[in-house]
Amino acid sequence: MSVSGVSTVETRRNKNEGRKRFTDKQISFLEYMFETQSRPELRMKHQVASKLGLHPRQVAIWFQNKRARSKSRQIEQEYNTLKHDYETLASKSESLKKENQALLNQLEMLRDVADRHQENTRRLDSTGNSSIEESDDRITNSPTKNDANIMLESYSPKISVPFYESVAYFGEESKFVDIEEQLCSVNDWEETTCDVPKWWEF
Amino acid sequence: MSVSGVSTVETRRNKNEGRKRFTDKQISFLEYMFETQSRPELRMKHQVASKLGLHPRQVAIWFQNKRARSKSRQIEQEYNTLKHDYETLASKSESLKKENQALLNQLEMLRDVADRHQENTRRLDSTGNSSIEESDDRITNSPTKNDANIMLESYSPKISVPFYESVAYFGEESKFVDIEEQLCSVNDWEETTCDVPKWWEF
DNA sequence: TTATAATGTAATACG
DNA sequence: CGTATTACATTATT
Repeated sequence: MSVSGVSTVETRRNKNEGRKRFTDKQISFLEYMFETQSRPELRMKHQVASKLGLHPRQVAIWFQNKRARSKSRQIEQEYNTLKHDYETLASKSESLKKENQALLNQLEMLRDVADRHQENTRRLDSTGNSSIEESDDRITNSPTKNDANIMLESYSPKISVPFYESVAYFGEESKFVDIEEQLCSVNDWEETTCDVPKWWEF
Repeated sequence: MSVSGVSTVETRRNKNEGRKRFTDKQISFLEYMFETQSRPELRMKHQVASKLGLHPRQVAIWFQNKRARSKSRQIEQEYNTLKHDYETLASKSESLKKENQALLNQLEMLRDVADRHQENTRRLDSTGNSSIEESDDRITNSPTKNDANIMLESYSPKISVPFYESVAYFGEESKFVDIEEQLCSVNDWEETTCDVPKWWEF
């Protein structure tokens, strides 16, 4: 019989010839049972088998394959869900990017206008009052007539530059940006703006 | 080598049929052929079959199954890639959100300080010159001493509000936000900011 | 060791 | 051919 000990030579029974597709009735009932219990007991398998005119072995195998297929479809579902989420997030990110750029433009405009305003103020000051007060206004809480000037002078070098740098990391359509770099840039930026004395707290 | 004899399998089918799994040699060669051509011609299948001592039918089926498995693994790969991309994008979006909020804070601070500055200016003006010039400075390109005031007055109602609204849509960790809503908000915002006369273009 | 989940493979049926 | 399905086998796990 088994010439080589490895081969399970049940050649007679091993025929795949008796393979037929199950009838719709059989499959319907199997599906129904699967929804109730995806892992039936041995007793249940026998009952289902005799009810459908199948071998218990066939029923067991059908459930095994069914579970496998179910898992495959589940993965496919997860893929579609994830794909949808990705597109949503991409749109969201795109909006944020545009908004971000607009805000940067706003700040730049503000700075430019303030610079010109400052020039005029200086020009006017020079004609009348030439004393440039480096007074104690910074540590008081009451605003003075030079608030805008002080604010915008320190704003330009300390705040604006880090912002431009951090934004520079998100260029165009770079789908594969190193995540480490991003976190670093964010952390650096947070340190710069949060751990440094803020210009608006005089 | 060329055992082109057709009859090798004829009479002794039983022995050949008992072996379900192909030998490693057979599989190795099949894999090699698959890398060269995943969909071989009929002639090629016959050649491979005779070379490996298999039925052409078996070779054809092997290639079919191989293609199916290959596709499954490919889908799984795409899933992993997409997952990685999603995480990257999520981090990116998170950074943008923080940066965005920071920029909004900056603008708010600027506005607050400018308001106080404006109050002081008015207080000083009232003592000397009480005429508020709505002059033609807006259409000229040369800045005047009131640039900052004009700018910040119009900034508050026209620009700031839409920005806050659009940001409000991206709250917390809402992974399942309706994409339509977002696109709508973005479009609304773009219309508001792009199709309306900009405050810095006097 | 038995049982089975998980995975792979060969073959079949159908569109 | 591509896809789904049937049946079986192998491996790992408990």
